[in-house]
Amino acid sequence: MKRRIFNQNLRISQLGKSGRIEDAIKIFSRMSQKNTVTYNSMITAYAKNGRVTDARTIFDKMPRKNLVSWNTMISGYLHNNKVDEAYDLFVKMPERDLFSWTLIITCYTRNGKLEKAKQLLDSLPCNYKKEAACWNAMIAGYAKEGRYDEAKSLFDEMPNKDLVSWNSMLKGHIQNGEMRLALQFFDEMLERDVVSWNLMIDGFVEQGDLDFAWEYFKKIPEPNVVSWVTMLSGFAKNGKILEARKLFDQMPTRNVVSWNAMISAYVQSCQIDEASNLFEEMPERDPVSWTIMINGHVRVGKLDEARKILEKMPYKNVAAQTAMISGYVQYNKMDEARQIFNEIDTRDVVSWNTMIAGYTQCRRMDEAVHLSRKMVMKDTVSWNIMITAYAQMGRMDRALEIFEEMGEKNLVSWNSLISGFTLNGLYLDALKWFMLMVHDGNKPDQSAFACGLSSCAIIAALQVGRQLHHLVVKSGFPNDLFICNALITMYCKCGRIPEAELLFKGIDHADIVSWNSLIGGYALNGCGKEALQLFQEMALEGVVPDQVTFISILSACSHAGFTDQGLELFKGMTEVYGMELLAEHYACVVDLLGRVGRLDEAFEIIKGMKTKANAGVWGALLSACRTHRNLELGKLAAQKLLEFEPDKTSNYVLLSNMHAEAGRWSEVQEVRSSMKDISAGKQPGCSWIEFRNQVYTFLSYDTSWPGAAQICGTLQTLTAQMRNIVCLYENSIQEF
DNA sequence: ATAGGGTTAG
Repeated sequence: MKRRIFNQNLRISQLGKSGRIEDAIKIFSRMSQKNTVTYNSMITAYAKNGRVTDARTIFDKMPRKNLVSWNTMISGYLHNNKVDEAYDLFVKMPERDLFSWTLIITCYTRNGKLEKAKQLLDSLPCNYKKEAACWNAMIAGYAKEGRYDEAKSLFDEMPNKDLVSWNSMLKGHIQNGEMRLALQFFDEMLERDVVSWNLMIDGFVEQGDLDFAWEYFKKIPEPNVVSWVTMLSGFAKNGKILEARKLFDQMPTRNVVSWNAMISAYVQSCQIDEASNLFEEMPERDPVSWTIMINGHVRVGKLDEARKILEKMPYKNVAAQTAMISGYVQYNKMDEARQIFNEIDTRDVVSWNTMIAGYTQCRRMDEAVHLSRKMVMKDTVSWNIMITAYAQMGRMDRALEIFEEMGEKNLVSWNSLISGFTLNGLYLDALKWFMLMVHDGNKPDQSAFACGLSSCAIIAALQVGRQLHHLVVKSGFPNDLFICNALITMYCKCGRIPEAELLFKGIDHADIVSWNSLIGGYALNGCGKEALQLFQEMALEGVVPDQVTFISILSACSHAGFTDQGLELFKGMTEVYGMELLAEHYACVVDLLGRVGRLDEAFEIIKGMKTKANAGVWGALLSACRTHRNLELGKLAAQKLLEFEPDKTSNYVLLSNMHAEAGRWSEVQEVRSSMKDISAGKQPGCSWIEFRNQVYTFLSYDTSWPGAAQICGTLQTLTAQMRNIVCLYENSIQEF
């Protein structure tokens, strides 16, 4: 009987470990006789499958708890990131051993609560003070947060170092990207084991130093499976699939992880057939194997195949189902994604986040918000997703609320907020929060700088732009092409061509965006000659212009009055470059011809368009007609333009002014009244103010108010004052 | 059966 219970206990543990929780439950509930170990095993099985509340139910119901039961339950909380629950048990438990202490300290270090962890370490009972385990957990915690000095002083202070201590310190160096220090430390280590060597290989792989990784791999006295797999995946990450396969074939022993690593290598290089072959061949599969295969098929766009694999998977887990969800999300199939999401029995943070981010990407905001409200345990990623969602809905008020209420923020949180402001045209806010981010001790990355600089460009905030330029240099990004291009655009938009030119000259390998930025800058600032010259230089360098280049160069010609060169280039687009013409290109040419009064030619070009005309094309013709007083063509252009933009009052104003200039007052009246019809039907945007409990509404061009002249006068004064405030605000931003 | 350092997945 005892033998039987022992075997069944073992079986529960195995099933729990391999994700087959339902089978474990079956055995557990069928057992007529259970001992304490049975309950303990079941607690672990539940906890390992994310069902920590079920684990707790077992813990509460079990007849006799021993010390291991308490520790096991705490361990369950540890692996499910439930610190408070773990600590509650730790306090309540009748006696504690070294395991209990190590577990609770690890709980806090894994969640970044290092001060509390240190407190616990300091209150360690004397008999455990000399043991290494708790110290090691603490050192690993410091290392993970990049607090290297504290890790080091603990390491020096601890009474009995063991191999794990040395390896924890070594890992600290490696996690900080300090391979030089790691090398030195590694050389000084009194003893090393295979883990030490594996850490070094991993560090080199992370840095992209494959040669060093390989050199160290060859030097390992007794490499184990982990060493082989680390090296294999190092090759895979750097696209060296053949070398990876060679290692796989040479490995003396292979386990599931080795197979998974090799399959993943093929998936990373999109060789799905090779991956499938290995998947069929492998002796045993675990949930990871299935997940890799699902992801692999998603990567090559075979969603149905991926789904078939998921259906065939014997014991589905959250990761596999989430891989499928993210596949559906990538192809905008939200309903299918939702179906999978609904089938998950224990949803974790990642699955919720994937689903909510999916709704956000597909612009199904109501569903995103709804689902987010239902989510209980949100992490930083969850909050970041919601900041983006609200920003896309134009609700920066909500986005900001979330940002201020959320606990721990990361760089993505800041970037989401800042790009939200930019997206919604709140450029000053974007810059203000950029500076607050820096002030808060964060290092802005590429995308933060891109947002900040484009905000500066749009509002032509040269001084803040320069400030950002300094920060770029200080942050170690002076040679980043992406940022350089953003800087060039910023300087151009602020009218500082020399600075832009200087930056452009400093670039090692300019890409098409760099060339386009400067050519566009020349165009914007009316430097037609320079634009054409740069365009020629670009051709000499062998850089092929793209559609954006032509928009810039055509508009440069237009602004500078280089009509014939412009026409020549326009012809060349199809004849020389075989390029597809966009409506924007036509708009440029219409503008080019229109400016010099060649209205009929412009009209002919529009009539011969292969792509559909847009508002830009007709708008260009209309304003040319106004300049050159061609009322007939102008009327036609206006009519077409209003088909595209029936709500835009400025178009009506333009047309009515044309009539007025020609002295055709009845037509002026006609346009005005059609404008009124449109406005009446469209519910024009009205403004309102509240004054002494009374709401007053008013429309633009509304002069029916008593004292309208006085109101307008006051308004002008206010506008001037606001301009001053904006200037002051800009200055204050710089003071950070 | 439970802890501290190294490999494959969402």
